[in-house]
Amino acid sequence: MDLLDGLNPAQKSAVQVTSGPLLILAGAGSGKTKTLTHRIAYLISKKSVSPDEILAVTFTNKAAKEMQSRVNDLLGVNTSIRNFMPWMGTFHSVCVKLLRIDGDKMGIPRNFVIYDEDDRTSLIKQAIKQLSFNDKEIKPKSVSHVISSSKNSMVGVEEFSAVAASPQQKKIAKIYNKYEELKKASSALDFDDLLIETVRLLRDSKETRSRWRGHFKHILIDEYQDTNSAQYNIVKLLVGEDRNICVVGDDWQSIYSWRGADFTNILNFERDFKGAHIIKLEQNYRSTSAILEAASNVIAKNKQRTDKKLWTSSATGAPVQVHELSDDLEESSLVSDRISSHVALGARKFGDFAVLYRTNAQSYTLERAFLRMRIPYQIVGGVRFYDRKEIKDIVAYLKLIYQPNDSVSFNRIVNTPTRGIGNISLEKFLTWQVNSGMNIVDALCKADSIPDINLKARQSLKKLGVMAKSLYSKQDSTPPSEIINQIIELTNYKDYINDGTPQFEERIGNLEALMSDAQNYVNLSDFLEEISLMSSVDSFKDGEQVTLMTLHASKGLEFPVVFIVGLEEGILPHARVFDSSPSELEEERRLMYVGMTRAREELHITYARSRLNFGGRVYNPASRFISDMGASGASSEDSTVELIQDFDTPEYYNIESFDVGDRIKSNIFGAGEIVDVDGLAVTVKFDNGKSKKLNTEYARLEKI
DNA sequence: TCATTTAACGTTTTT
DNA sequence: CGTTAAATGA
Repeated sequence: MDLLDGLNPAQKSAVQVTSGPLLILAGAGSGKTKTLTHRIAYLISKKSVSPDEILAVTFTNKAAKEMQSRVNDLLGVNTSIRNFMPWMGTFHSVCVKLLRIDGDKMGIPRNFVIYDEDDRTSLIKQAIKQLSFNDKEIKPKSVSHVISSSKNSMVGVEEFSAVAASPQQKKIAKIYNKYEELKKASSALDFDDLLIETVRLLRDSKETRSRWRGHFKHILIDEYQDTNSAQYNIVKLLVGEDRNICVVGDDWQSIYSWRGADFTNILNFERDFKGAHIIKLEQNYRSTSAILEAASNVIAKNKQRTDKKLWTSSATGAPVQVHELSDDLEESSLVSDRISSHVALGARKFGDFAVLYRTNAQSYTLERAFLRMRIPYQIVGGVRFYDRKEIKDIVAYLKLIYQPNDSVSFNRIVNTPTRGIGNISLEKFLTWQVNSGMNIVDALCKADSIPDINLKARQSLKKLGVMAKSLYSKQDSTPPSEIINQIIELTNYKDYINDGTPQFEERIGNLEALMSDAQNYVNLSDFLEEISLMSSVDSFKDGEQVTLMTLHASKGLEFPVVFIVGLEEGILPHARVFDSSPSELEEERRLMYVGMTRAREELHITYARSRLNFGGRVYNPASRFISDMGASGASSEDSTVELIQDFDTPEYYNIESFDVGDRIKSNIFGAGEIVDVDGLAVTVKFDNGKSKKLNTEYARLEKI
């Protein structure tokens, strides 16, 4: 098979220029992934580059997997031959691999654990407590944010402390320092550490640097516009003398500056790598010209951008439809009505549709409408699978088994399920453990010899330790799924979560899903790495269901029909950018652009005059992006954008009135009886004995 | 001293 | 609405 077949001239040269630095400026839908996969296959089969010598960095793990299988298809190679594989993954996952191999040179133990956002905030809380600062004045979340952004711009503790001027900043510097100490004691690295420790490793260890530089003959970076300072440094450190570096990106689609991404990295590529080839991919193969034109009109309003002319040879297609609704409920009805009628007509499958929104909270109303209409859907992101409580609990056990020093995981599970260990006993144990010099698990095993702790607490601690220790020693001979099973059995975890609500079934289901997921891994290390670095889009499945996700999560995907909802000032663009720099407004506009260019055939935009936001009703004007699209009044004459006012259902939702004594049913809590009514609030005594005060406006209660 | 009940608070986007 | 921190009872 000729690897250049089916490529346009620009794509062909992007494949064939195989030596020296190369910058590919790829517009939305211009066949970027195709070009990259062909390039990799070309390097392997035509230039005899060994797959192992190729490093390809993608933005998500899913993109990496997809790229892997497409390369395999092109080469006709069996996917199961694991050694015959380029290095593919996100910056984070590649860094984990490098650090597991060479991290010991920087004093990082081979079995370090990875702390996520939650782990980090709870460790910061501990740090604040230990420094006895007033945890009311200093919010752990905001400290976490400060630490993360300084790490992303390569500012370490020392530097941060040196620069800290205000009393507030000095406090944060102390917390930062303490946090680093505690994290080190737990043998853990947070997300940002994965990057900056790799930079340190490559910068400080000459031997390591030259070894990896020699190893990677070709480096490819996708979504280069979204690299941050640390990632940029890694790239510069890894590029060898041949300078075979190929980066792909589109500054118009840069939507992660709040995470430290800096799209000037891509604008400066020529300066960084002198003599670089530049190839522009400007033909769009994805969208109809109506969609592309509307999207181009939106992005044209941005001042800070490179000039590009994206074009397509596809037909005009249906105009972009802009729907005005009276409120968020009608917005959801419109979306679900459209979807279900198109499917009923046989024109589309559920899997053809995506609904995109600015904030995760917006999925709520949509979800309810979909449930009502029996539309199968999947939510990408939001409350991620691995963020659920029961899953995080079990994973915390796994982490503690893998890394017996992991204090955050220990704190999470020490009394989960409740085993009679309170705060006081815990404090006493921890001070004893620190003094003993033992790791947490070893100390637990000796807990029965600690004076002045309750007998009951002492026994429980020891029992937990013995369990962790025995699983620790079995971790190499026992598959991860079996370890999970034993944790659940030994701790009676199922009894703990059985609270008699219908949600119990769902939780059990989640645990089973976790176990079956674990069956794909042979050892604990791989499994933990995978779930720590799993991103929201990684769990995205193409299938027979509508996809709901944030605009951010939609990057890189495409759908025949796309709905973008909540096009209101304050939502998109988000209210937070109003009182900050104009560049943030431009990023909101790029976000809109990314969303619009996901659509292949139909694009629907909706906005509501009023919306129920947490607590009260808000009235937002239509987003400025709607007029930016080139909507010329309410005309169906315009071939690009069509404005439609959908007020077909002027019905106001009748709030059912409840009386004391009514029997009701809640999807969440099951059946019960109303014992008190206070305006919109009702108190319900549920059949499982628990009572709850609910707002009838939100809680979907049904009379029975 | 622990476990359960009640009050307060919160929403931008995420590797 | 959900989660998490204080407050109360056993």
